[in-house]
Amino acid sequence: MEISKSELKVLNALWQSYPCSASEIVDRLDNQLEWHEKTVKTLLGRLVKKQAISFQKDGRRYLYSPLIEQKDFQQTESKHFLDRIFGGRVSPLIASFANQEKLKQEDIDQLKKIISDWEKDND
Amino acid sequence: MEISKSELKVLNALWQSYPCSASEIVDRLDNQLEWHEKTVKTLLGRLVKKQAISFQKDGRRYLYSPLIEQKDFQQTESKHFLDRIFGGRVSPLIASFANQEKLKQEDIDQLKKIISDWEKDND
DNA sequence: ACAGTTCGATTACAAATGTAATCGATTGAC
DNA sequence: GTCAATCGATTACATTTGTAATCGAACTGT
Repeated sequence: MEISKSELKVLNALWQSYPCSASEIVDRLDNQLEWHEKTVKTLLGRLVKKQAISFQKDGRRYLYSPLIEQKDFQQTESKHFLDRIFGGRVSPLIASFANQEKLKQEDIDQLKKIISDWEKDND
Repeated sequence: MEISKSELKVLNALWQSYPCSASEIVDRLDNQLEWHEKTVKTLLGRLVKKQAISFQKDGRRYLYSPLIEQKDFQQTESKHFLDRIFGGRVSPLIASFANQEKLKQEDIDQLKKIISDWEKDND
């Protein structure tokens, strides 16, 4: 099932480290946004129902853990994003970051590596 | 305002060429998905209300045109996507594509150009 | 000139989403 | 031992989204 934007913020906080209690998640999010504790708990519940996370009991509270891996999630989302916004083409996406001057040396190095790997496989 | 996924499909079809009538949009989309004509028209109406597109009258029908440019849209969406999914960092995103065999020769060529442009600007 | 089609406008309606509040059980502080 | 704080569960409720159907005006084919 689809993870909503709000849910994703919670999931991102959980990926930082887990297992993790609800109130700890609330604390992690407090730095970034002003959400009521109740809201965060609702979102945790929805993530459980969507089987994106699970929990084990620790006394009367729950300790949550992700059920989906961040890398897998990023990969699927990237593919869908690329299809929706760029018609599935990678290079316009990168070009768009280039325009925004968001590319750092690190990114360029990584691109070079990707290119050379690709060329190794395709000739 | 936020453009929804369905609305974006319509907007993508409109970006192909415009001004463009509703029924022409319906035709363009027919190749990709099975939407009722009514659905497409609803979405056009919502895009107008969101000020993403506009129209001029041509007899009793409307000819639509985008109000936002595709490149601008792609750029903002890319940035938001990066923030949401990758915490704003480009290189993990790029790495994620390396795995997916989404790169074509043309992408590689363009990536090389992006790199050399970048290096021209940064040394 | 009348019937069927086609236009845009308006209305429909269930599911998802954002953002909580309430409720009953439990626990911790005094 | 009692009262307040806290836990998860359940309920709330407006807005957005997906996906149309209906309605009245206009046009088209015959």
